[in-house]
Amino acid sequence: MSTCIVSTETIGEKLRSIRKDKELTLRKVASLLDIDFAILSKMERGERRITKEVVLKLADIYKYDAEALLVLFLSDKILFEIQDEDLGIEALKVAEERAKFVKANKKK
Amino acid sequence: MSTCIVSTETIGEKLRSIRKDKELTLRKVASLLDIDFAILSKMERGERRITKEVVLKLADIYKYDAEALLVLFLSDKILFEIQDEDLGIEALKVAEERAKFVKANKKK
DNA sequence: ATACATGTTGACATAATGTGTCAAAATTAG
DNA sequence: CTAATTTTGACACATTATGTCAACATGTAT
Repeated sequence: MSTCIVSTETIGEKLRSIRKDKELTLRKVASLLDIDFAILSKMERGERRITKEVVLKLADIYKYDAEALLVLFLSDKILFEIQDEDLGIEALKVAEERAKFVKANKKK
Repeated sequence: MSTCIVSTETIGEKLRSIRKDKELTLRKVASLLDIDFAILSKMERGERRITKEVVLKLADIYKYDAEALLVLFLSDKILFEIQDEDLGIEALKVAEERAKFVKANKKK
């Protein structure tokens, strides 16, 4: 059996597992974020949308790689858009080409 | 100068150019779609969200490759999610790996 | 120029969705 | 058991999306 490179975790699940590792409670972290702990609970379980700002604050609170969390956060949003579309992967490739094109042509 | 493979057109712009090629009016196409022509106008210009259903109906009306339009439609939505994020392209790659993983592991 | 077809824009009411707050119920740990 | 933690749902409110419509602008032909 090989180690799985691709994470099957959503950003919410990832944030939860990090919080557990740090042995922090929802109440504690939520208070640091200045939000209701019920909302954080729902964010971790994918019932409420997570914002970029929350991800960055949690990266800071948990002392965790912010870029890695942001990439997971963004890929979550991307995957949500293609859901179970048969053409999802092809659309991802086209999107990547278009993104590269935009990046290469944008002025500083 | 080389031909550009990557389309810089949005799905709306593409649908408009197809309609122009077919020499159809907003009013005519909108009536076939059973929607107000003002909405179709806004969809073509990116002011209103386009649904998958509308894309498929237009592919039928225009006798245009539905898959190609769907891929453009989906890539539009994907690009909207990553907007001008620095980590956008990396997130796209991660999303693609995750999508492939899901596809490979899903039961029939 | 008028007359007519086409396309754009904004206002408006309504529908749908998202958000914060809270409390009760459920779960877990000691 | 008690206590801490988490989950769930209800609710009011805000934000956003949607359909309808009319006014305005543009273009074309005669």
